Amino acid sequence: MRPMAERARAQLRAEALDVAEELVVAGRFGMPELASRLGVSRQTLYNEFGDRHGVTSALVLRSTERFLDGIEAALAGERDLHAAWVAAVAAALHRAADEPLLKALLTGDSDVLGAEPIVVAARDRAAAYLRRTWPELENVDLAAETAARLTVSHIGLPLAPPEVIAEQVATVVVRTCARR
Amino acid sequence: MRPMAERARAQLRAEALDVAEELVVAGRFGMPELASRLGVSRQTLYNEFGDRHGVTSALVLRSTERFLDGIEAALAGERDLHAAWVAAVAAALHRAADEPLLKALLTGDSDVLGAEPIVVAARDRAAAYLRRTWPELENVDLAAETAARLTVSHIGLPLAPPEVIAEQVATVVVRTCARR
DNA sequence: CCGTAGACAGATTGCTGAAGAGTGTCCAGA
DNA sequence: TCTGGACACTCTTCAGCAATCTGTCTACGG
Repeated sequence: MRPMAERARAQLRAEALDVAEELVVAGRFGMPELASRLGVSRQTLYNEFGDRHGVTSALVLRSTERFLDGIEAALAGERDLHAAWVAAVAAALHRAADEPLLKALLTGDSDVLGAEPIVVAARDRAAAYLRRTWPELENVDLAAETAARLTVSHIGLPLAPPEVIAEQVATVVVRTCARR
Repeated sequence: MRPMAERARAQLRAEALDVAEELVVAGRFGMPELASRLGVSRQTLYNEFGDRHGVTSALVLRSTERFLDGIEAALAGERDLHAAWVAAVAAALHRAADEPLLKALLTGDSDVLGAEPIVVAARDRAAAYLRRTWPELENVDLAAETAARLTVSHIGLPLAPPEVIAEQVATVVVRTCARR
């Protein structure tokens, strides 16, 4: 396949997922609607994504990757372990508040997928980052999973402002993995 | 009101909630059905509970109180702080697995109520118990809320056997509140 | 080769009206 | 004090039907 065609394909995929996200959030997602909004034929979508589920799963995949990238960037943006977790949790809370699709995934208000893949992926990426950046820590896997679960819990059931939540989760996580 | 009548009332309430729980779990809850299964008139139920919502909320209240009583008993049954939390979390996991109504409440698969009242009540009772029994601990409220949220998270999304989960949650909670 | 338009059967969804059941309240009677 | 029955109202259920959507195929055009 020639570079130009490939670039066009990637561009189409990206634009398709953008529009698909709008439609899913609006509750109007469908292949005919998506095709007409993109100005392409329905058949082109089937060629690119296989079927309807191919579109939705690609959309979920992209959303979770962006979500986790944002969290890892926040984690990496601070030198202090506690500050890093405050930033990461705050980033997660704000992103979940901004993106309805993400919040639906994390709280289970969706027919697409459950929260499990995101929690597992977040745990694994956070644990890998911790091991890479602070090798002297202990209980790294437990701390990472705790961070993921507590954050998701606070997204679904917020009892305090995001800054307070971030501070609390960071405290728990740091005390879990800090050597004493 | 005479003692006998009062005892009869309490007995009716208890039996009504027993049957109501069966019916809710079976998805067949209704006032006519409940009355006929109890052998009383519909009117008696309305006199006792006010309305349909009065029955369901009384049922939820009883379930959560039993649930929290069981957890607090498990907490109080061990001398070591870590062992106490292992026992408490394990008790919560097993109870949630056994009682469909409870699990539906905690995972949000219910039209009755959300998990918020249970989480808040569990947090408050656990915090009070900790303060009473181990006055030297720090971060007591944070530790109690963490225990509640992590346990609920593991009920809705179990990734390990109950014993492992209980051990992990206990480790996090103890490290959160243990003075170093 | 690649995308489009159109057609197609089968499945899914939305609607609508009728029937039934449930809710909450009242009252007469045991 | 509880019961049985009656009541108006709402809510769910269900069948049938129309519309739409899905996934695939084919013919056409740059």
